[in-house]
Amino acid sequence: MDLISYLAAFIMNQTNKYFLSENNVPFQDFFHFGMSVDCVVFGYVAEEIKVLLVQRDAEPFIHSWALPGDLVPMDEDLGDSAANVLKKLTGLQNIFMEQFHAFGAVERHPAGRVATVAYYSLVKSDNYHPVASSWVKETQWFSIKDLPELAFDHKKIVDKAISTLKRRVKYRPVGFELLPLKFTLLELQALYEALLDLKFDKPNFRKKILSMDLLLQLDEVQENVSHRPAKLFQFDETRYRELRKEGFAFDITVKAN
Amino acid sequence: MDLISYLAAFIMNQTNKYFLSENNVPFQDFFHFGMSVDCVVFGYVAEEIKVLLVQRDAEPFIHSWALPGDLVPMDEDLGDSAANVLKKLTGLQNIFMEQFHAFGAVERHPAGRVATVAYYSLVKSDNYHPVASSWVKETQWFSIKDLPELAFDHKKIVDKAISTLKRRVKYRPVGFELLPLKFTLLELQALYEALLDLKFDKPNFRKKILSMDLLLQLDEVQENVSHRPAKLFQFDETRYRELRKEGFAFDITVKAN
DNA sequence: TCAAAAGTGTTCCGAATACACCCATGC
DNA sequence: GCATGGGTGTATTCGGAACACTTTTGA
Repeated sequence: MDLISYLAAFIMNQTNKYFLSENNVPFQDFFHFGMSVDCVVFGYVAEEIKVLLVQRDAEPFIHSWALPGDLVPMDEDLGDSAANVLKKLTGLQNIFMEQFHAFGAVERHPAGRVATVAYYSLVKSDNYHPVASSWVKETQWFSIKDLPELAFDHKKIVDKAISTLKRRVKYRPVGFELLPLKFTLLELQALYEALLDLKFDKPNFRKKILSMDLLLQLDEVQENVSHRPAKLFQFDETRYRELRKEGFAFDITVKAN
Repeated sequence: MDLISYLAAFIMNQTNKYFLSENNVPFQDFFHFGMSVDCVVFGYVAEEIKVLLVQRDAEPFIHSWALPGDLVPMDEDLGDSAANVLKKLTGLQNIFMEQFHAFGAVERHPAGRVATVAYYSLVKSDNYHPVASSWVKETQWFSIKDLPELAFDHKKIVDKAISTLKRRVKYRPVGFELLPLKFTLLELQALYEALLDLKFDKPNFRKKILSMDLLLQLDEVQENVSHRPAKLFQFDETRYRELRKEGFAFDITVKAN
C-alpha cells in the first residue's frame, strides 16, 4: 500500500509537469470534487402526485427532509450509483429512472465541493414499499403541492424535476409507470389530470388514447365496485416500440375542460 | 507521456479499490472526482447542421478532434464554467447554451475519474468566428453527417446532443438561434428541414409559422438576388414570452412531404 | 328504483393537407 | 422572354371539441 501510494504521488507529480491548465494550476488540484446522485421519486396515490422524501439521520442537515441521494463511490458509474443509492436508502429497485439535470453551484454543499446529478423515478402504485435504512431515519410520501422544507438545494431540484416531468409526460408514454400494471381508462385520465393540473373531457380523452393503439384491452373488469365495473387495460410496450420505428410520436394533447 | 498518464490512471484505480472496502469508507475518500464541462456547439452553414470541434494540442488524445471542454476549477459554478471554457478555447461568447446530460462512466477518462456535464450551444451564422487558443491547435466546423473520430466518449456525447436537439426543436423556438437575426421564411424552412431531416410543403409551412404570431415582419427585403426578393423576418422574443404566459405551446409539427 | 360511474354516438368546426397558381427580379 | 425562387388562394379532408345519451352494476 505504501509503495503504491508513494508511486501514485510520484507519478502525479510527474504528470503535473505536463497537465497544466492556462493559469498553471497543477492537474491534480482539479480532482477534489465529490459527486452525488439524488433521486426525485414520484408516486401516484389517492389521485395525487407524490414525492418520496427521506429524513436524514446524519450531518449535515440532520433531521431535515431531503431527497434520497448520496455520494458516488470512486468506482461506480453514475447511473448504477443512482439505482444503488435508491435501493440502499429505501429498498426500491427495478423502477423507471431517468437523468434530468446536474446541479453544480460552488456553495451547494456545506462539506465541500459536491456536484450532484439528479434523476427522477416513477414507481407503480403496486409496489410502494419504501423502507428506511442506512442513514435514513424515515421515509414518507409528500404531495407535490405540500412539500416541507428541504435540505441543501433540494427544493430547486424537486422543482426542476416537476417541470421536466410535466413537459416529458406529454410526449412520452412514461405516465404508465405511475399506474399499476392493469388500470382503467378513467384512472389513466385522472393520472394525467393530476400530472398536468387540468381537466379533460371523458369521451374525447378515451377516443384519443384508444386511437393510438397502445393499450391492450384485457379480459378483466374491476371488482367490488358499487357501479358498473370498468374494463382493465395494460400498456403495450412491444406495440409502442413497433410504432416508434414507423415514426409514430406519442402525444396526449387534449384540450382542457 | 502516454505511458505516464496510463500508469497514473492504473495506480489510481488500484488505490481506489484498496480504500473503498464496501463499508466504513472515510468521507474524504469520496472527494477525488474531476469535473469537466463539454460543449456541443451547433451551427448552420450552407444548409447543413454543423458541430464545432477542436483539435487537441495536449495529452491525452493529443492531435485528436474533440469537443471544446475542460476541467472545472474548484471555485467555479458549472454553468459559468461552460461559458468560460467555450470562450477560452474558441472565443465564442454570449451564445445560447443549455445543459442536456451528464456522463459519468468510471473509465471514460484515462487520467482519472472525471464526470462531465454536457451542454449544447446554438450560434447564429452571423457571428461565426471561433478562434483556437489555449491547448487547442485548431477549430473546425464538421457536418453532423460526416464527423471524424473523437477523443474520449465524445462521440456518444455528440450523438446524445443531436437526438436531444431534434426532440427539443419541435416544441421550443430554439431554432431561431441558428439563423441570423433577420431571415426569410424559406431560410427558416430550410433550417427545420435540415434539423429534422424532412421536407415540408412551402405554403403550409408558411401558414403554420405565421399563424403563431411569433415573427416580426421587417420593412426590408433581400438584396442582390436574381429573383423576386424575399421579405425579412425576425423572431419576436417579447411576444413569445407573452404567449407563453397565456399557455401557448410552440409546435412546428408539419407533415413531411 | 336509484345512484354512480362506465361507456358510446353524433354534430360541428377549425386546422392541416394537397395542390394549383401568380408575382418580382436579374439576365 | 424566361429562369428562379417568392408568395397566395382554395377545395377537401381529418381530427379535435362539445355535448347528449345509453349501459351496467350494487345497494
